[in-house]
Amino acid sequence: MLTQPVNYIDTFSDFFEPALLAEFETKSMIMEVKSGDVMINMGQTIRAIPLIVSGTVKVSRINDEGQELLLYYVKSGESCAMTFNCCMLAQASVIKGVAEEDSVLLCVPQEAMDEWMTKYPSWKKYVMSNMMSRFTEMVKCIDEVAFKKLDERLVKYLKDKSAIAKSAVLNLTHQQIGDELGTNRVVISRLLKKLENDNKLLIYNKQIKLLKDL
DNA sequence: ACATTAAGTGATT
DNA sequence: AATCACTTAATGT
Repeated sequence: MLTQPVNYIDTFSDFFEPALLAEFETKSMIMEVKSGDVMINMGQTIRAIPLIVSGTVKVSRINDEGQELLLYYVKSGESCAMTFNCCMLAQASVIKGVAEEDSVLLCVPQEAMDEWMTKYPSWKKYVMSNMMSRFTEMVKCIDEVAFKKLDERLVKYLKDKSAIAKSAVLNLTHQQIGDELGTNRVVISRLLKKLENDNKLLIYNKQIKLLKDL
């Protein structure tokens, strides 16, 4: 089954106490996957949790239009945070996991990981920090989606202002705009500069003139 | 001429 | 995208 002996101890000895490493011997199972292998699909449930010994697994989500959205990669030494929940609570997976490259996994059955949760502090810590890092990553991602499209917000803001003032010329400083859009003056200056280069508007002192093709 | 405020820039996180 | 540090331009007294 295995083409070569796999030493998963090296990958995880930094994380786990010896007693737990010993338990891996009897309770877990080594599994090899080839690049492109679908490990779990949306809607599926899983009864063992894979720890990545080597290789990479791509975790993604398929949206309504059938397009794939990459969420994150799970690399050597890590495990998928979603799978912890999915497996532990025996719920349907909301993600799809595909081997990005030929990978080796250490599969821990759900009962074992449940038991280890209270038995081994190192295991609990491992699970928690895995979830923690993924969670913060997600929060950052939300941040970007929600706030990063400042250029579009700026254009809309300028149009609105123009409509209200019934004028293509706005008497605003970059600082004022930044304050209203909840951002930095420097950022506004740079975005405006970009718009000016695209012939969308003209920048004067404390004054901006919107051009027709904004 | 000098001080103050607005805007531009590069580097860093 | 935000922050910092610094420069340059514009404006007011």
